[in-house]
Amino acid sequence: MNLGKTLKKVREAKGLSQKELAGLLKMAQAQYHRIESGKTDPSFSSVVKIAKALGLSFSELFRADEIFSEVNAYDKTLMEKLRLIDALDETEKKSIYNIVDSLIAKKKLKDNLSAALSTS
Amino acid sequence: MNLGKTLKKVREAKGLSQKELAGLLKMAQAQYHRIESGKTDPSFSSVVKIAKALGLSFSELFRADEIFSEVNAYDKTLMEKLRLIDALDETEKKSIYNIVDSLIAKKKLKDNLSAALSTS
DNA sequence: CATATTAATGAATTATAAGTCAACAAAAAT
DNA sequence: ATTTTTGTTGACTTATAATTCATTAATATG
Repeated sequence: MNLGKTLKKVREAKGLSQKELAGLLKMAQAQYHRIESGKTDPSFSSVVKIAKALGLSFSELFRADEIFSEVNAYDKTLMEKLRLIDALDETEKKSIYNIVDSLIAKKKLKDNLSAALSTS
Repeated sequence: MNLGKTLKKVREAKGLSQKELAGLLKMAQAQYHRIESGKTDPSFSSVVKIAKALGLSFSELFRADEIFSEVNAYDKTLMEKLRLIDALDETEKKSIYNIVDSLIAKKKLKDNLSAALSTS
């Protein structure tokens, strides 16, 4: 479990550059790089801030490795597309999210139904 | 619940004095006190060491620390969305791909246009 | 290939965590 | 009540994280 590698994986999965993430954190890009590359021993609060900016809770951050081993099997092209989605306008992003959300809701409903049917 | 209070609870539950724990950590007792009382922002490695000395994994140590606010789908990270999309049916995945593709194409067109306009 | 973006590194400075030693307060034990 | 342990704080030093600014290396992108 390497902090830097984990951070890098999550950051890249979100399609953020070091500069962008450091901007969100109000941290110097150079310093973020040093943390990610393990050249420095960051403060506790720095790690907490980074985790938050990446949308992870602290313990999630340290489970991220496992999560990623699942995800690694995923389609790379979808990954690329998601990077591009992030570059879209807010309204367009929201549209996509809404579509995804409703599809997911639909799937859940379907799963619940078939589960209910199989137990009867 | 903050880091210091968590540490204190666990330490006392184990019947360790600050001096004893600091000894295990090879850390100055005064410094351990500053961490426990929140007077300092410890290094990441310090917290890791303390967690280990207390016999806790990271997620155990910080689960209580985290605020589990229920996030809506829109706030979820792209990574999480990626996992959810992958769980959909093939036809639904394809639909999303198509929508994303057209939005991206539209965005590229727009960007190229505005770039062309600004340079003229 | 040329250019732009991103990542990596250096040097110099500032901010602050951590170590050391000491003194004192609070609490517990005898 | 006195002693002993534990916790809290202060002053000072040392180590190092973090900032800033600049430069170069490496990677994408057209």
